[in-house]
Amino acid sequence: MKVRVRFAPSPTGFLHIGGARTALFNWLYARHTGGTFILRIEDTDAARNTQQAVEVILQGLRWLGLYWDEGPLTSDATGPYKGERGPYFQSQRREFYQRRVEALLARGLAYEHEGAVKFRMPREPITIHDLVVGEVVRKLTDREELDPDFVIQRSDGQPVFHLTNVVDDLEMGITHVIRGEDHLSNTAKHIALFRAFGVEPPKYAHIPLILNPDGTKMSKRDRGASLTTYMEEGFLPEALVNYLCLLGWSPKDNREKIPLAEVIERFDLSQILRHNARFDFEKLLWLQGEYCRELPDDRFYELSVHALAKAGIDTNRFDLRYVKAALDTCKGKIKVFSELPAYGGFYFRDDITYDPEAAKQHFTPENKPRLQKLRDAFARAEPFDAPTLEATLKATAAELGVKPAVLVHPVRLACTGRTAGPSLYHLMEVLGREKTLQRLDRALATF
RNA sequence: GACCCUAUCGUCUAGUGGUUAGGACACCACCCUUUCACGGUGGCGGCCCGGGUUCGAAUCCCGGUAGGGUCGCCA
Repeated sequence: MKVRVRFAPSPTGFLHIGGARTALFNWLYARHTGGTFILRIEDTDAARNTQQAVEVILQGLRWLGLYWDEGPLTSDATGPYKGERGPYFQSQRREFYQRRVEALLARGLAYEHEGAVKFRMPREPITIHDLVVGEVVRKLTDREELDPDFVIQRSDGQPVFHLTNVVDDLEMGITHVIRGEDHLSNTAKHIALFRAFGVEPPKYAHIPLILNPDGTKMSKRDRGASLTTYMEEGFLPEALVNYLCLLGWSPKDNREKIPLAEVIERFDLSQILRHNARFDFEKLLWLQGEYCRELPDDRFYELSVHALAKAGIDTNRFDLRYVKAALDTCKGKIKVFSELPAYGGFYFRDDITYDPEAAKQHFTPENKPRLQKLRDAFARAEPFDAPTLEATLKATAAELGVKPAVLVHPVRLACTGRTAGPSLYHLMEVLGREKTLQRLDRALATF
């Protein structure tokens, strides 16, 4: 039997990082087995769902590279879709639910209650054979003992999650339900529903949740909870995907950075860990740095220009060769593109503001004549390239009887306004003689 | 309150009865070095607790504790 899995988010306006991982694991399993990955939008809560909220999900999944084999083609619920089992928006599937509710009603497996329809839930414990968690025997809670039956259709006629979820999984021929562990307790209800419809439930795999660094539940407003922030901060999808693979799954050979193709090859549900994982932002950042450093130049330029533009720095005003040369000195140094404006923005503006703390330390009366002497040496340096500038600076330092570092810091501060940045000699070469001397003169005039 | 899941360095993990408990991130030190990164070397640091089973338990069983989840006319 061909594997059919689905990611079934509710359009709430954001895509939770845990949801992204759920999508990833579904996608990985589909790719591993040669199965079908389906995207289904659970937009039954009409009041809350907007097309824009759907767009967030589609864009997020596309950004991650998790393309679906069946599902919507656009965020329009009534719009086109691919796949034989559509539509893939629950809001467009009313008749499926209606028909199923009527069937249950007709067979006495459901009944009306105050205008709503309730399902007759079995009183006996239900055993869930979970591919990740193992065998789980779910008993009724004390509140459920009082009334085990649950609403499947609201008094306004709208179907409820448990019903729509099960009906769609059934109609869409889902073979494996891979979802967050927060649904484990609900699974007994779903199994009971499947049985009431006279079919075998799909296989279940409940994956552990992603928690905040402090171990608490990661909710909407927690840092890093929304996929959008990673997109906006300039993370690379391949880095985030790699990191997410390592949360609850392991290649078991001590590797951290692992090509997605290999994950697909080795991934299996039985290897998924059973415990929740805390989100380690630092480790993601490290992986991000690894991927960022190895980026092909063209993609690095493209993402850099975009990040700079977002910070109000228009690189189009500069010669393309200058822009590329400038960015080359930043590559391998920054980890996330959101760092770039602060790190390499000085290439693209002349109104350098000096780090006050550093200015106090390096723009001293003692350093002024030294910097002046170096400035004059730079004015004569020929050619104006990194090796010559380095030799010039070191020779000047020797003449002055100081260590090169004594000159390096004030020069860097004058050119960039900061104490950390790209290689000093290379950044001066990129700036060129004119700008470099201008900046040194400007700095010399401030103290 | 009830039900369910989980428990290895701070964090992510390897480990399935016999290991000096391995790796990665982070942290610290040193090296490299024009700053910062990168890289290299070394270091710090862990089997939640208590019972059992066994010659032997991180590993199996039971109990506790802790964390997480669920019990909705939200999904």
